[in-house]
Amino acid sequence: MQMFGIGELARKAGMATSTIRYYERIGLLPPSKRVNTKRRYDTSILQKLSVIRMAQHAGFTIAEIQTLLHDFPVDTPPSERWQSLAGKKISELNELINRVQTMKLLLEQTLQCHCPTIEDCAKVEENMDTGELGVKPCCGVETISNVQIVTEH
Amino acid sequence: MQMFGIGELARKAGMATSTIRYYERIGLLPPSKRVNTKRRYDTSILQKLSVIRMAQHAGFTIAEIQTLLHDFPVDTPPSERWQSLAGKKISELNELINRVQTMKLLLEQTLQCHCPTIEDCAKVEENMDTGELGVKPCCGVETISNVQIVTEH
DNA sequence: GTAGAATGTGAAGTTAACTTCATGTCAAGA
DNA sequence: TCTTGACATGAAGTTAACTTCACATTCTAC
Repeated sequence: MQMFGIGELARKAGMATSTIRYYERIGLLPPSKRVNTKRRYDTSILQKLSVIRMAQHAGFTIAEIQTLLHDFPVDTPPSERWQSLAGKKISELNELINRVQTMKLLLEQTLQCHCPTIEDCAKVEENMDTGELGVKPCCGVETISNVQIVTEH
Repeated sequence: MQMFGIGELARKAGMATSTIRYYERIGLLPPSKRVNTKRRYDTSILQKLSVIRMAQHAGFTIAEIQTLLHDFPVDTPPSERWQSLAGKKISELNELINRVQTMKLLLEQTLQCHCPTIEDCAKVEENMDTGELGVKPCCGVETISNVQIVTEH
């Protein structure tokens, strides 16, 4: 099996060696194989780092990623603990998507209007009960709404 | 016009007074009116804080929000500077949405499979050229793909 | 064998976005 | 008058996720 050191891994994964050591120290990565004190990795580590990076980009904290990786279901079917965890995460991601969509609408609208300030322009509405945000059209711009996220199976 | 102090604003906006003072100190909010050294606000400040909060939830840093608010177009049509700024932000938001969608797929898949680890399970692919991520199905789960984001006008 | 690159460790430093603290002013109510 | 509560300021503290530093080893090439 092809093995390589921390320097090459860092290059392959596009991150600093210090980050990899840090991940190992906090237990996000398992203790690596050692050859005479030096860390040695095989390609499977890259998969792991990809998952970590993707989760981070999606807004997960390191602590959350720890939990997700640690509590991964080893039994069949997935434990209830994992199910509720993943379920909660999924709905958090849905909320995030909504917020980002709203922000996008706001920005797109400002590109088409002539209002004096951003607050006047994209009329931001906040439902104080639910905390939800909405954007109303302004200054003659035709209505932009009905955002749909379609996930086909 | 109805005015109120920092305490009431904090309650209305659902944030700490220290946060509001902090925003003012760093110039994210303009210096407020003062009555005998005490800060006084009218309701327009709430709109401002909503925009800030929404932008933050969408993943903007305070520094970016500064720029967005500060460089808002005062001329007609929107200045090129603002256009390129908003355009860049919009595509960043699109990338973010894609990453979040990918993470969602990964989580949804794990709820249906029996793989021993998350890396084995949702086969994460990373296109090393573009840096894009994808999730392949595994262990007999029917293909989940074709994510579309449709924004209707 | 020796210089230079790569790696190891523990501790301290960094950045963002706040929060907490110590201390002080001031107006209103008992 | 005294006390309480809201507000003010500048400085220092906090948390997450790393990075940098100082210094010791080790591997590689010439």
